[in-house]
Amino acid sequence: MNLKELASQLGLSPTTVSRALNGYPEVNEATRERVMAAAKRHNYRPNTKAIRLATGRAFAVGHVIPLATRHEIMNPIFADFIAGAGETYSKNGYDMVLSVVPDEDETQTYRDLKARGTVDGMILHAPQMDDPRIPLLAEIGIPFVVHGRATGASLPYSWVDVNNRRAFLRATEFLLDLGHRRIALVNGLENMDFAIRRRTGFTDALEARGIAVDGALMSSDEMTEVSGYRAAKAMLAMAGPPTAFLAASMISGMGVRRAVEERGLQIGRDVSIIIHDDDLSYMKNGEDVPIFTATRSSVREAGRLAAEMLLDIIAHPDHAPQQRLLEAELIIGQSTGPAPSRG
Amino acid sequence: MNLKELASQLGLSPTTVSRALNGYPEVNEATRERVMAAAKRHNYRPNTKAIRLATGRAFAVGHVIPLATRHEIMNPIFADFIAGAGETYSKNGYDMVLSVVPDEDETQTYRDLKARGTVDGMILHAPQMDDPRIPLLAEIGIPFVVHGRATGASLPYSWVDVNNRRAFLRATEFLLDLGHRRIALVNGLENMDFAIRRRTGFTDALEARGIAVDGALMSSDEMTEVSGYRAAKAMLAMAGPPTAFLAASMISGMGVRRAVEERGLQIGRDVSIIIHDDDLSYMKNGEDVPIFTATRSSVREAGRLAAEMLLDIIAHPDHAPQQRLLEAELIIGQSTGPAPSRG
DNA sequence: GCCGCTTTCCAATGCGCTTTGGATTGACAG
DNA sequence: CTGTCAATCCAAAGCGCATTGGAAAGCGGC
Repeated sequence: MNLKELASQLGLSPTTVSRALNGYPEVNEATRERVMAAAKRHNYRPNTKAIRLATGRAFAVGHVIPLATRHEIMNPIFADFIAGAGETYSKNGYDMVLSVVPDEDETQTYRDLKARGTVDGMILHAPQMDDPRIPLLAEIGIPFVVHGRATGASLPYSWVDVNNRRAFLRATEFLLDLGHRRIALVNGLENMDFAIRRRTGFTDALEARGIAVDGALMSSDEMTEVSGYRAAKAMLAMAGPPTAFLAASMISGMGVRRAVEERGLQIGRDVSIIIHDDDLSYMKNGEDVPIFTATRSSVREAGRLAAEMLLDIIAHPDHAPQQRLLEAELIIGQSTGPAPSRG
Repeated sequence: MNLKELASQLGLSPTTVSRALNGYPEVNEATRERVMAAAKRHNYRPNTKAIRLATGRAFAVGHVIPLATRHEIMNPIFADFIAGAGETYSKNGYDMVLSVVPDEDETQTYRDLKARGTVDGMILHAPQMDDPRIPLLAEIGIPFVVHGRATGASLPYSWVDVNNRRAFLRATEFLLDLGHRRIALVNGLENMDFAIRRRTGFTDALEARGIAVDGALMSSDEMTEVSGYRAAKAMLAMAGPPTAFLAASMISGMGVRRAVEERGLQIGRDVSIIIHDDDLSYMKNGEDVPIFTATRSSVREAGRLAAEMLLDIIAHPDHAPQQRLLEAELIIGQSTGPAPSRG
């Protein structure tokens, strides 16, 4: 059943039917209702391909996921972000198209997506410092929103981000207030912009209290369980081991916990842990009482906001770039406590 | 730059240019090369929307992700499956469109996707027993592949699945061989088909050795860390606590571990744990030596295979449904050991 | 009864490609 | 020299819709 058939069934022209269905004013209300009813009765759905060609719009948004080198991106955080964004898209009649491509094809994929007109806009994931993709997308001339920010970008662009610096600054201050002095940072990969900001928050807090930053107490790696475990294990074996850890995610935090427990230490008493909690749906940080003390910010909500922002930019390409900085909340769980008294 | 422009630049008709680019034989090789060169020079990319309308094909595959009630699906397993499938799609010039919709809209989404011609085929996720979506998709008349199987489905359909029953049967036998007699199953939600099969494997193994199945040693819940923790904690508090656990995933296994360690018991000595390991990229089960003894099967690989199968079905809609049963390997890690001698 | 205006509808065109059904040319055999 | 056939190319139609530029009908005012 297509427009033409439906029109002839109704004894109307395709034009009128199209207008009736799309809410244009130049059609009698009685006619509109008749058309609506017939459309429902015949279960008519306009053909996506035709609409797209006729309007020139794709009604679709692209997310490019590079494989291989930066394979960390296909991670749980990404999944929840996608869920949030996807929610917004389907609510607005947009499709979400995911492109999983080898790292080295990423640039070409952005260009193709634009040249072939497959999408109306894109979300940029996991920005790095001086990320070349931002000028690329600007040059290509397609609406886009960055999930995160990229230090060093010269031209303005739209983004949704968590205040990572402040989150880690506050978490560090919290540990300092509890008397901890040897605090370790188990960070994500520091080519990622968010990781850089977190480290800055961490070191700023230390320096503000006149505590020297110890490079041996800072690690940077992918946010996997094993990485967290390995980093924490090495630090705990040091001469002056840390009494507290700041971990970049729930998952690396679990690795840290494993290392701590393996050493026979008790979390919240011998060693404190604060994680950053992305509030993942299947990786809840406990129930009533959080397992980990954490800086929390829902990545799913970030996905929703980024998608809304993108759709708005697509609708109003002339508007100035938009920004949205989300503050993480600091929630107290069972994994922190006063620093153990020395000796 | 579109076909017509390119053609006029070359002094050829759009027909010939189209044929040259698409490898049709009725064009002189010299001409073809000239066209190819010009296309490359002008960075020509055929417009997706036009191709789709003209050919009637969408060159796209749909994945529907229901929200809310069955929100467990937006889980890490899903992310890796998507990564595997997406790899296959982009290798074959297909788009992957994800529809994140409220639970109650799922049926309508499948119908719409077909009626509007948005996709050429679909992947069905997380099948349940007697899953109504299988007859639905068959009725709708769109190629589809199920990730998993659905006990009770009457008509034949295409699927890719892991031999969950055998995996859990072998894992259980392994524990029995180590002398364990009180073995607990921390299963996924048992409306999911895979969870049913795993339980069957578990109970079959016990019964084959004449060991009574104890309902108190079987739990079924979402595969989250907290669920695993809660289930294990309750069981360990029982009069005759289990000496071994079978956990449905890496994540619920970590919850079990937390419960065990919290009780002051040592994993691999006091309590053994076997998990099912989906071989997730960011949730590796250790490095050289696995943390957990596990039944392992890469869900990413399953995604690749399912996508390949679907593209094959789209290309040959007349072929009979295809099936692919993957065997999980049993890998030995540090989380299992002989049953502790009694009292 | 005519004019101008609004309301309601429609015919025709176009989106950028694929594909069908020729047309044209040259080579070759008879 | 003519007819046949293969090799090349092209014009035109069509995919299913949106959209432009009217046309027809209805209305009130004079």
